[in-house]
Amino acid sequence: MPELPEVETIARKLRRAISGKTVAAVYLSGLPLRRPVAASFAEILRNRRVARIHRRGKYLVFELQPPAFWLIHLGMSGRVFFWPRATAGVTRHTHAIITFSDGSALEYRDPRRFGLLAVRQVQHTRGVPELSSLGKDPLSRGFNSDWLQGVLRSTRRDVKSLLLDQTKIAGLGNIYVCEALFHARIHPARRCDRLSRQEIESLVRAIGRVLRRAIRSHGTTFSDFTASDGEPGGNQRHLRVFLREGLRCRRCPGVISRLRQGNRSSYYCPGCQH
DNA sequence: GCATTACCCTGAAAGC
DNA sequence: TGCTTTCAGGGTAATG
Repeated sequence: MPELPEVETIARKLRRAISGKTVAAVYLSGLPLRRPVAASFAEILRNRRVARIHRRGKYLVFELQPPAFWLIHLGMSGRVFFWPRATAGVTRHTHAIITFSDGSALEYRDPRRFGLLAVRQVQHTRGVPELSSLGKDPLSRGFNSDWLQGVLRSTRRDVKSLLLDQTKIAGLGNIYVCEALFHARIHPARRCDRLSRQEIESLVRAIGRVLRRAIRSHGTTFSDFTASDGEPGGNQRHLRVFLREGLRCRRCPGVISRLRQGNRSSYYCPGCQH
């Protein structure tokens, strides 16, 4: 499941691979993803140049010229592949192939079809509803203890559910929230408004550390994730709680537990997270 | 505003 | 072995 570090890894590789290229042709499978791909998608992309590529939350954002924003969200099982010489064939789960004028191509595959492909003809990301509703990026300068304290103090929700709320903090998913709470020694079911200043500071540090390390490792791969060049990530060796139910904690004599919050699993150590 | 539930979808794992 | 059932999860929408 691609979260911020996986999407950042892909964005960095695509920046080298397709910046400056012009879209020549667009193939679409016609199957709906999270939402149906708009009928105008191919037409808007064609003949536009990829001016910049960046990441916002879990979105890949392609800034086009003439102005338009092309978005890819990978959902649960979305993957992108860069093919230097249009050898991309349509597989069972290929939903789009964007071919560039130099013959290279970008393929989007997504077995579960929870992802998103969209394009918006606007001048600024403010006009892109998928992006303007996103909260603060946890790697941005403004993500600090003062800001997070303001957010946490105003709600009685579980800290786990708040950290997953993309309208508050954009980019965290289940893996890195579980890991960050472990490093900050905070139980996932703790109420936001009852966290101490010290715990909030610890949480901010933990989120930054966990994300930066995962980016250095090129993301976490269980089965699905590879970057656009097919390389898997290496961050799984750094995981302390995620998917480790029943195994020994690496920090105390306890055993990792799992708890269900909403419809998501939270992994934590009852011995060192309170 | 927030919690809960359901839904979208497929592949993997578990159960029979 | 082979079939059926269950589960996983990000985002969104409906409901309470």
